[in-house]
Amino acid sequence: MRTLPWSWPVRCRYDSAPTAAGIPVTIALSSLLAPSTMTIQSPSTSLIRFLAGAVSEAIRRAAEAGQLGSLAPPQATAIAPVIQIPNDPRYGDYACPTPLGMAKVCRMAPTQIAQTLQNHLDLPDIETQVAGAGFINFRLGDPFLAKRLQELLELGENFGKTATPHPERILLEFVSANPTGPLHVGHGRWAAVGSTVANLLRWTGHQVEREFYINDAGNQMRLLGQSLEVRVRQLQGEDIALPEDAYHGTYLIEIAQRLLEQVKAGIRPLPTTLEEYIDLAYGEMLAWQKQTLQQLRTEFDHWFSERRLHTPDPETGLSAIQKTLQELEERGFLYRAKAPRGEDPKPGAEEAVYFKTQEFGDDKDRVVQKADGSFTYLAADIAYHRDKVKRGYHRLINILGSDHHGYVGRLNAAVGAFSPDVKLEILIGQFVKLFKTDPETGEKTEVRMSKRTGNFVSLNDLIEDPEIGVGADATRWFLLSNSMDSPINFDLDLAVKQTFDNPVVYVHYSHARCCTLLRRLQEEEKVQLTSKVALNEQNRLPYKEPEERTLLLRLLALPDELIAAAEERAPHKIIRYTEAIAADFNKFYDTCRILPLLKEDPPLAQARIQLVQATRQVLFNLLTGILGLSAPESM
RNA sequence: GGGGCUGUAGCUCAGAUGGAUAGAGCAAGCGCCUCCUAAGCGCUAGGUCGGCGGUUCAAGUCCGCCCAGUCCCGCCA
Repeated sequence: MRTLPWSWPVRCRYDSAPTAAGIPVTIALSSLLAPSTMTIQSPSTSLIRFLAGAVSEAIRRAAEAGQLGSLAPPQATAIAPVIQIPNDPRYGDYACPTPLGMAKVCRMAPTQIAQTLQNHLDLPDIETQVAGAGFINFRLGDPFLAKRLQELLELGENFGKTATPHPERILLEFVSANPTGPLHVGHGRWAAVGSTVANLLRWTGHQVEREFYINDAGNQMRLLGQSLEVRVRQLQGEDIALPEDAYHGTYLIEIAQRLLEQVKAGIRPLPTTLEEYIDLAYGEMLAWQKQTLQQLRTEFDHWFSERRLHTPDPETGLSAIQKTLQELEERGFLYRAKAPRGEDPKPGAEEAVYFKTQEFGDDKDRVVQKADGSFTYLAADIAYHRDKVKRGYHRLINILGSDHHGYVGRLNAAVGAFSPDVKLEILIGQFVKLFKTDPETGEKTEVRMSKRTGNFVSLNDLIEDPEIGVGADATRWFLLSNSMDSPINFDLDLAVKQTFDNPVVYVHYSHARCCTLLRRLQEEEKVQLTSKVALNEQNRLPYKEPEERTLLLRLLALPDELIAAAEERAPHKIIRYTEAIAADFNKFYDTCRILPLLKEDPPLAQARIQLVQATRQVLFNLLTGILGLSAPESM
């Protein structure tokens, strides 16, 4: 095989050191879920990059030979060929429609361009064909496929990892809830999506750190502390009502009960100040959220406390927020007024300090310091993003719920004011609704998730409540299964089903099927598994059925599937891909027997065993390395 | 009033950045176990891609207008 531009050896260090300790799963999670240090030494072959590179090269050569009409060689290098998998297998394994698009610049017929490019293609072991209106179709030959399969088996848990020509240092912030109560299922979506996007970016050669911003300053924390204090006094027999805007959840009663027990046992004294109540409740809530996230197999490299932004630096006496505003002032981004620029002040309005967020695309300027001198929430947010910028990332990614889409302009300003180079990317996702079939009417009804009412299914309930019985695997799966732009209707009945209606079960079953079969082959039939892929005398893979090749091609697409999902920040594509593998595998399994062939046709048996090995490996890598699910070895 | 997102098979949703005959899973109907896990596989049926117009060789995909659903539009946190 020729040396190709993307096969350069790239070393990527990951300096995060998360652990998956304490996760109560029976199946050990792979160490590749969150590697502390990962070096991509031998990247997996991306078939799409491989073919695109070959077409690029052909375009360059053809242009230099003056065979592409009015297309000049310098323009030719700018063309990025599109490679896709055709929906009809008659059109080959991969196809390139780029000649169609080149017709205008070349002033040539698309078929003629395709023909010309085909003549310049240098692809041993790959059949090419010009077809249709100007497509180039590729059919991968067996010697090529055999090499790829062997590479898959040899790379094992590393198959799928690729290097990127432009590795970035990325900070990914997600969940970032107030530590005032249990996480809800919406938080669970961002946890699942965020952790998966982080995995995808790492597997495609980037350096990623995951961060949780703890909103632990301000009025909500005060309310939380007050609520706990009221609960404690209620338990002590005092007739006192919870204020209207307090936290009504029963979880605070449980904490109050535990506290009183500990006080009674002499383990700790009763808090005497509101601050002590706040800190106590805060600590409990944060620990609870951390535990829930860990159970959902979502780890963070940094927990960033908002309080840090409010505390004064001992040297300067200024808090990070104050320093931030000072810096904005120096750069001319602040002004003092009774209304934002372009608006008339409301009657009785007092002067406040505004930040010129409009310069960065916001619809109006925003207040950072109120008339009474206190800071707005935005001020802390700006200070936070200034901190991120100063930490030296190339790119900041924030995952937010759709209710926050109005913050995009503000956040762009918060980053843009401090650095024109750091890229801020805000991913907005739609919400999750829970549905349950009413046992009486048989109709699906929404389970409300309001904190006010007692009728509340938290993320925690979903993961570990045996009565609800969904668990972390199904929760992650369903929270990942839709595009971020699409809301999720989480079907609680479906998620607990142990039948194939439930795609998680289907995928788990497929992996277990591979494992069981391989175990049996090794233990009972004494078969030695090998990653050496053999061709027969005709230089062909000894396959007999179409299902074999279909499955192999599907498995070899892993690097490209990961690249596409990572670039689009679209974990749901991986869900789709995983389902497709399971379907292809079960079709293969049904048609292609192995045990009867061990004596009858050893080469074919061997080839099929390797397909099972490869399927197991790819499913394992996807489940444990990307999606953060378990991979059961038997069911 | 302004903005974000959505509208594709009876239901839940994909659709790889504009390409060849629009897909999957459920649900419905019919078949396949003396055979490695039938928790499986195959076949059938199901569509005005919300509507109208535009851009071009080509539109579910891009642009404009309209209709419907949903979320947002504080010196709150």
